[in-house]
Amino acid sequence: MGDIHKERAKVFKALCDERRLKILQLLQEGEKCACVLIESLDMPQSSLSYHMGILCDSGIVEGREEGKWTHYSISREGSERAISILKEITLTSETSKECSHCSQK
Amino acid sequence: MGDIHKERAKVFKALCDERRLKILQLLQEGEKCACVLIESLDMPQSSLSYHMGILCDSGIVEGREEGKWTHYSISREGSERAISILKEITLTSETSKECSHCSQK
DNA sequence: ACTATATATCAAGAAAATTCGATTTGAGAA
DNA sequence: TTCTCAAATCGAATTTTCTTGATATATAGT
Repeated sequence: MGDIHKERAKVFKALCDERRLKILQLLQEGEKCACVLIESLDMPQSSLSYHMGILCDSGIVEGREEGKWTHYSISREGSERAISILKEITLTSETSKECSHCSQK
Repeated sequence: MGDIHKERAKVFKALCDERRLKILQLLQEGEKCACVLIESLDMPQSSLSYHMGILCDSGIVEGREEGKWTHYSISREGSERAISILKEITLTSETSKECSHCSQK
């Protein structure tokens, strides 16, 4: 029931943090490994790992493991899913009637 | 500088809470006054007011005051702004190269 | 095996967000 | 003005999220 909302909220939780938006900005240039992100952002390794976990869980970012490195990139699929969720939740019925409770007196 | 991210994060903060998504769902049917939302959601008045403040600040919802009532509705403009921000931050350059740091060796 | 490096996880404290009763503000109506 | 009702604000407790050093896991090289 409210699970659909919990599930959707997760996507936006990933996007509601300044640091994570900065990470996304870096990933827009292309795939990047954690070590590069740590340097660019001047952030402790454990912090980055925490945020990458949230971004990956949301589906917006995906990690590609290669030996001991993990390369992160923006997932097209995840991004499109986020966009369609946002469209869904803000879509209003074309016949948007007024509030019928208070309109009369 | 990082203010652009703070500003953008605000939009998604509005969307990352289950209760606020439920409110949006109700507003999709059309404009509603606070009293109707309180009943539908079984939520104390102060809580609703808190969440409406966040939704309105984000621009996604707008309030129309009429006497002592406030009628809330989803803002088309605000929604479209949110969608274009989301598209912007997830857009990747078509030449998405690999990470150049770890790829050698 | 041992060493070095990359990343994830833990744990405890700090900071931010949420909850909700109580109070205040403000707009009608009497 | 006084009363009533709608909504915002306050305040304090609770919950969630974030931060970061320390530790664990895992991979590659020697």
